[in-house]
Amino acid sequence: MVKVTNSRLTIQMLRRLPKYLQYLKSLPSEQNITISATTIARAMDLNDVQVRKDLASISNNGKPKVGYEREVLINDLQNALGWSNNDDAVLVGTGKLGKTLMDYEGLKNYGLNIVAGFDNDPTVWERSTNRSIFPMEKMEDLVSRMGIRIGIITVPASCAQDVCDKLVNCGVKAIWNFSPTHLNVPDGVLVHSENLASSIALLMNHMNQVDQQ
Amino acid sequence: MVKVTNSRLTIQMLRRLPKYLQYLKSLPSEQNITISATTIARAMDLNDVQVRKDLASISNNGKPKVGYEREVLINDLQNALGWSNNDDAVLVGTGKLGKTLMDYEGLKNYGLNIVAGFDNDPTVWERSTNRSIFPMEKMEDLVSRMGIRIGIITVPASCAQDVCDKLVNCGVKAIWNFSPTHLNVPDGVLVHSENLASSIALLMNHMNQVDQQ
DNA sequence: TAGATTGTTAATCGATTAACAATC
DNA sequence: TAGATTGTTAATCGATTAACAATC
Repeated sequence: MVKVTNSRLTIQMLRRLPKYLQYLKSLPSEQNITISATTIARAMDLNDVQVRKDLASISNNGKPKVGYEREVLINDLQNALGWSNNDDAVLVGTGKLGKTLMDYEGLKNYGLNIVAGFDNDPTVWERSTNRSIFPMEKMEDLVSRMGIRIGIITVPASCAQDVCDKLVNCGVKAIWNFSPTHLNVPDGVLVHSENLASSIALLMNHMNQVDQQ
Repeated sequence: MVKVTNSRLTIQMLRRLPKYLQYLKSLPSEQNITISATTIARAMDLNDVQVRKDLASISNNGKPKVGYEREVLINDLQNALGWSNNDDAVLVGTGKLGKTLMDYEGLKNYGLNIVAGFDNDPTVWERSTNRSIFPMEKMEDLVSRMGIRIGIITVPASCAQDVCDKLVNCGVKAIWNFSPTHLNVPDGVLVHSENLASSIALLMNHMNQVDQQ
């Protein structure tokens, strides 16, 4: 097995690779034994050189005149993205959004496995989902004991930093933050924040431009 | 009222501005009558020149040696982002995620007002939320009549493009897409897609790097 | 062979950061 | 006045795109 070094994947590339994968998987498998970078690029409104460069960084599969074997490319993408092996995560804050995420089976396709949820509210400990929701006090113990390294934060902004600190103290190395606040972490820990407000800003700005015409 | 031209706000800026706003609002109002770009930058792990440049593009409020008046800056940000006036939107696909978004009162703070939801499943037309959920067939009529210009798509990938086409046909100019698929739209229409897979790719890539040390 | 396609080097474009003059 | 701060011009950095040689 040839290991493709992926140390130089940029953030921009990492955002695009899953989209290629998504697209390739969506194609009917009978046709499309092979596919060219230009075809992919056109389907996704991207530049074809960019697609070729992205793919070259994670696969040796491209053949001039032929293109890429679809099946092989799907495999190479999944390997590069680390979706072949699973990572365990905990989710903190099982409000509506938190529960939606916990119940979303799709995360498994990305190698992300939520093993437990935590919440302060005793009423949610019982009802719930397939997975278990525990009182907040049990979080640090469980995270430490299981060696969990990914934390998903879906608590209100006011307690997000506190939860974040606790997770980091227990060895978590990557935080997926859905609360609308900036989180401070030590070097070596990654925070990736989803931000509805930023998204809405893009939409509203476009509406303003439409209005000015 | 001095109109600050915001035609040259880049996408990057538009993503940062709401974070400044969020941060400024979170400060206790008694202290912090004024605040410097350096303080903001440090709190958010950004470069201070970048913050100063961003703020200069939406406010005339900065004074050397003094900084910015917090209240005025909040106002300028809200104006630039278009969150002072409301825009109506419809949401299509009232599954778990769709309903979570519809119930989220916070969207109003961003000037986004979801006036109706649509779904194929008759069982959701009754139960529901504060807002009304209608059968899919009513979508095009309502969107056209009300002149809705923002559509939120939370349907499965398989029908996202179809829903998108219908919305665009009825005059929608901006699409907020939560389905995991690329959407094709004509010129002049904006698609902003949230993509869980891309986010997870960033997390997983970080875990790989942690492992290699 | 000619055409289609990959992969890479060079050029361009845009965004971030550094340097610095202006000023309360 | 001196120090802190803004705003802007110039320099740097990184990402995208163009040009082109290699090749099945």
